[in-house]
Amino acid sequence: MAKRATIGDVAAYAGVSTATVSRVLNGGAVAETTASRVREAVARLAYTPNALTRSIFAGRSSTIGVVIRDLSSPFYLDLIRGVDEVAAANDSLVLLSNTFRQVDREVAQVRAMDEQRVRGLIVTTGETADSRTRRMAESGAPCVVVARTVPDPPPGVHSVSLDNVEAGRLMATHLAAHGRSSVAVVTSGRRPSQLERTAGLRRALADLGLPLPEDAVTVAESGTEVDDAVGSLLAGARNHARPVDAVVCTTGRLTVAVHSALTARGIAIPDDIAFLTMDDFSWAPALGITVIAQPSYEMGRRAAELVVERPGEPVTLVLAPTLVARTSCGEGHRGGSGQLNGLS
Amino acid sequence: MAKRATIGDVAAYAGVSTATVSRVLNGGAVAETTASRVREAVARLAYTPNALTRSIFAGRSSTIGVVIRDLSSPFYLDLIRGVDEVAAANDSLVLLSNTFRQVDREVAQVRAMDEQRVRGLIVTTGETADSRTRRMAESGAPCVVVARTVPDPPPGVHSVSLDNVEAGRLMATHLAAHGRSSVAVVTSGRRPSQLERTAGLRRALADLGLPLPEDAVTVAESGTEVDDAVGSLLAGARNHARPVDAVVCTTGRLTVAVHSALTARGIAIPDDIAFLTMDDFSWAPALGITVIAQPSYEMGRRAAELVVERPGEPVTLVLAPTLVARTSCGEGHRGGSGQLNGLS
DNA sequence: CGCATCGATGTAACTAGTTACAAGCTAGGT
DNA sequence: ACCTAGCTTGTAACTAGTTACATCGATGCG
Repeated sequence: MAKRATIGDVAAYAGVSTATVSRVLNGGAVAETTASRVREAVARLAYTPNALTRSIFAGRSSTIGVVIRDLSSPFYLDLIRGVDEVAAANDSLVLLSNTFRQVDREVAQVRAMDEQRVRGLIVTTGETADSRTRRMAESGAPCVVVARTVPDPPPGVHSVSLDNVEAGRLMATHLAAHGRSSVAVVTSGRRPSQLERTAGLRRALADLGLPLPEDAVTVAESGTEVDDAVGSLLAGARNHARPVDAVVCTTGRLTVAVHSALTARGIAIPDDIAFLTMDDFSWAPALGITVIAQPSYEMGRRAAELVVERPGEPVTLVLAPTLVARTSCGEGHRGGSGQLNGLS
Repeated sequence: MAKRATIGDVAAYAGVSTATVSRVLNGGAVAETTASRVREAVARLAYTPNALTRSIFAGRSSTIGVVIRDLSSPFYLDLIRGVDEVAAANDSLVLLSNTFRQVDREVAQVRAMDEQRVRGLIVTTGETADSRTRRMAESGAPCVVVARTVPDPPPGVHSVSLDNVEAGRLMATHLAAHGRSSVAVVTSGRRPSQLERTAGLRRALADLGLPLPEDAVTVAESGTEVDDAVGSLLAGARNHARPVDAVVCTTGRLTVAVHSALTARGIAIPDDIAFLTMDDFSWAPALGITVIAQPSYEMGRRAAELVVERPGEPVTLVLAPTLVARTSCGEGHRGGSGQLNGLS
């Protein structure tokens, strides 16, 4: 295990001081003959400067921390791509960690990011870690909360999220336009984004004279729970003599499961029941599934840009969802074909 | 922007030396009265130790570097999940970067990882960066190459890959068992893994008395090129009076595109043409698509374990692919139903 | 009662760099 | 020929920690 060359080794080899080597590497005033001797030494010793030492002197590392709740979701893949792209353009690397949806790990991972003195932090976590992110922001590392708005953000704490109420409204409008009146919802728990989407859908439906009763909304935390949820949704509707003609799924994570639960029951989409879900995905065009798309890649970019640009005032970005109309709610929407751009 | 408390501030607040604070934090012999005073100071000043400084003293950081060629592929998402899980279990974080399939960025990013003094490196890159990974391995940072075998690995350089020839063989056997004799292939370029899969398929097909002529293999680098590729495949076969009865796709990245190209031409799967592709995905069961699955999550875990366990001799892991039989090559495979486990 | 021992703590050197300041040397102007 | 200005370079202090070694005081034992 060969020892690694340090700046001192390079200096000794070239017969200069470490200061001169540092100047050659970072562009100070050095005579060309000396500089070439130093470069020769760098090459000969395969010297690679230690970025950690650089960072400690600079007070901050050049990495951007990203703490993700659930790395298995494609939404976050796109988000990370967006972050990575901005990071790469700013000579930063991405320090990634997953919390496996466990709150205690959220706190631990955010702390770890703090210890690593990340240049900024992008989190998709709950409020538990908020006190630390506030402190990090105070000490100069901007924190961006994704997919949640922060109540009363201090300087340095930003948020990038989706207009979930608007997502619900888009759903309601689209379903009503296709003559659906009895909507059932599969949602995923108590996260604010989920709640807002259901609330937005309910309100917009009410505005159109369509009710969304409590028992037309079921919660499923995981894919395995979905089949029961869909079953009880359909059964409940039968009891009310109110046959469901549309099923909405409020999270992309459960799209496959809900779709399968429907088709496994021999239900034809859209003839028997319309299907509408969140988050666009690569197979959606082939399957003709209409979705409310989140600009997840853009959310990642925006979040990273907030880290890099460090605006003085807290920024709260709320991005607009987009309805991508395909055939799962029936043909013939009166609006234009294909993608309806809803950026506000 | 409040200055951050250092170990010196804590020491001053508690009225002790920095050595004592360090001992309290890292478990040295300290009197309980002193220790509690120090802990009080740590809490009061919200002191968070600087992991960078720790790392520079230790000679190495605790992060595991991961350099990915194409972050948009779900294969890599699962890989990263596996890496992250092992990292989390070993108090490490994952330093991630994407090369956007550009060779010059590969070199740059591996260098950046080296500068960050990562504890070990997992790369899915080509040979260009090999000289650097060798040097990193020499200086104590194990490097694991994923999805490619390294010709003559020095100590500290490992590889985790798929048995691509076996993948080709599984394809051939399955197709032949379903009475297919005229196979066409869509593949993705000159990477060794792609070449091996096609070669394995061709050889196994030949063993079964079935030829795979050169012009039955087309290359498509991106999804947009796929439709032309499929078109020329089908046209070429017509010229030879040899109608294609099976289409194989050697990369999961192009599955959607190939599938769409087929169905867009009104081709019925499997009645007109059988369809077989690489990499399992969440919609495959719903669509009945038979796939050769890679254990991508396990590959990530194994790679990370090699980094953590740092075996003395170079390890070359070749994992077995698994055929997941569904309906896209026709029903009634004689082997057991569902998943055929092919771990060797 | 004196010396040895032990636990607790501080001092200072060390990690690998960056940079302010000082000093040396050369060259140009007078 | 001398003084000054400017370029080049080295010295040493600084970043935020860790740790080997020295020291100090308090017991314990003969």
